[in-house]
Amino acid sequence: MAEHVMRQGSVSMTELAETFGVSVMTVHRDLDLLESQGMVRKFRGGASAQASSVFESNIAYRKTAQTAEKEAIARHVVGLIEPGSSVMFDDSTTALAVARHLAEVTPLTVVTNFLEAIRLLAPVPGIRLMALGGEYYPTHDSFLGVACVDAVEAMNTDTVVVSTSAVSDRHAFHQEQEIVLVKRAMLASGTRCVLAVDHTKLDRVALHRVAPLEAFDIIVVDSRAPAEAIQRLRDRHHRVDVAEVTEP
Amino acid sequence: MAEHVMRQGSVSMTELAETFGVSVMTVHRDLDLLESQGMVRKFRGGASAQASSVFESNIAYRKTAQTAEKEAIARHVVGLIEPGSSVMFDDSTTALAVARHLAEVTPLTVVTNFLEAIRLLAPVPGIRLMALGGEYYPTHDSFLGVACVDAVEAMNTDTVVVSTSAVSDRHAFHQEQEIVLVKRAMLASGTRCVLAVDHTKLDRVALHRVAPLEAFDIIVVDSRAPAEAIQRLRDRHHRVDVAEVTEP
DNA sequence: TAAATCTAACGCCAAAAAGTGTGAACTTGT
DNA sequence: ACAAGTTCACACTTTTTGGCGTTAGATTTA
Repeated sequence: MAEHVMRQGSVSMTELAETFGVSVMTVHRDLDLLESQGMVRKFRGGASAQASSVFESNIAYRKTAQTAEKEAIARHVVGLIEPGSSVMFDDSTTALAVARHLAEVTPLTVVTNFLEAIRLLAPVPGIRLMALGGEYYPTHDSFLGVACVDAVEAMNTDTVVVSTSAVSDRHAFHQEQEIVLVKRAMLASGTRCVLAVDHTKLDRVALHRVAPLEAFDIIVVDSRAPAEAIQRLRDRHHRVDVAEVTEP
Repeated sequence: MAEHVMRQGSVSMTELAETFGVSVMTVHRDLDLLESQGMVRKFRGGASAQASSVFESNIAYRKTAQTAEKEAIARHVVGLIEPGSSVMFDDSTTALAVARHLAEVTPLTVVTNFLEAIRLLAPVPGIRLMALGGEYYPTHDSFLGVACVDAVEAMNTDTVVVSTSAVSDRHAFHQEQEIVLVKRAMLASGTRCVLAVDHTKLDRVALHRVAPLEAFDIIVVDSRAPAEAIQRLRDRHHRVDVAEVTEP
């Protein structure tokens, strides 16, 4: 239903009800849900698509996008992690995909500011979990702010895995200030830094520069990335790993 | 079933199965659960009660004990909190009871290292939630250690609510080192400190002293506390609030 | 090795939860 | 003021979850 609203840009309640063969009441309920997730905007009589810039940073959307690619990248990244070492990662959905596989490389020390990952890893035996505190941001379901940056700076981990919303030939980018600060702190506190981004992030920019690509030791992309984009990164002497996407 | 094991001290699988009229398989499953919660110990053929000192500090046990008293105390403590102010609390079940009522005094800034409270408060509108990071301890479901102490020391809140496992005439006590350090840091960073303990904690001691009672501005106990115990605290010039227990 | 005990896998049943529609009451805009 | 739109409360259906027992295979103990 979200997709339908996206395509049309703006739709009326009754139209949606007929399209999906459900009652108007159900449309209301579902739309309320999508609105609370920041995916659409409701107005009297219908709903319209949310400006892409705002919902692209939205958790509900991000979780459903490029899942196959993220899964592939996650499997590859996990292969880079040594059992017994320590890993820090940020509040990206790509990192969450990595977290789901971390039980395979125990024992492990895991550090993150992402609440969903904390929920996921808390009960896992063999994982020593360190949470990065800070102010809770519902839109990201993570802890950010000065407190978080301080907490990151007080640590050092063997591997840092971060993802950013855009990557050009020279820099990684993100649209939000608070997140940028945390990612930067993470990069500074990792012995080895991994940038994990799916192909939709390549050759794009966003408001803030997070760091030059030199700050990363390995860049992991999925196999749907254009060969020439990969080549361009390699020409700049970056190590680029390509994770094979299996699912459709 | 836990109670049965406690009473008997040690019971065989088949005996438990017959007593409760269930299959041996079910006994196994339930006992595995109790064991993972630290309530009992399993051995081949049966199970035995866990030493009381270890399970009294266990979350699963603590959550079921003195719920009516904790509820009463929580209601009282919430009454002490001003909307718009900031509150910090620790990983005690008493504090959790307080957390359940915090939605009533929004807007509010809440700081805690207790994961269950974080889960509970994260979706609540009107509450600005700050998490204290640190190493995750499954037995307490909270974040402790140096990182947590550092995080606490970097903050200051209007009200600090802590609970301890034992309170004598002069001091508050707790049996675990890591928790003691965090509680002490919290006491140092609160403008006003509240000690919230149910009557079973009074006139008892535990391994470590957390702080002298002078460190607390208000001591809240439930109405089942012996009058003479309350009087003794008041004789020492402590402010003692008594929360009326309503339920049986 | 044999008996006893434990674990894993599957299927069944009941309880809980989620989703849906209806009609009434309430809001909003013209 | 009226009509369209929205929300609420309730009942109903479907789906999901949780608990339990049976069987079969693995593990342990004597």
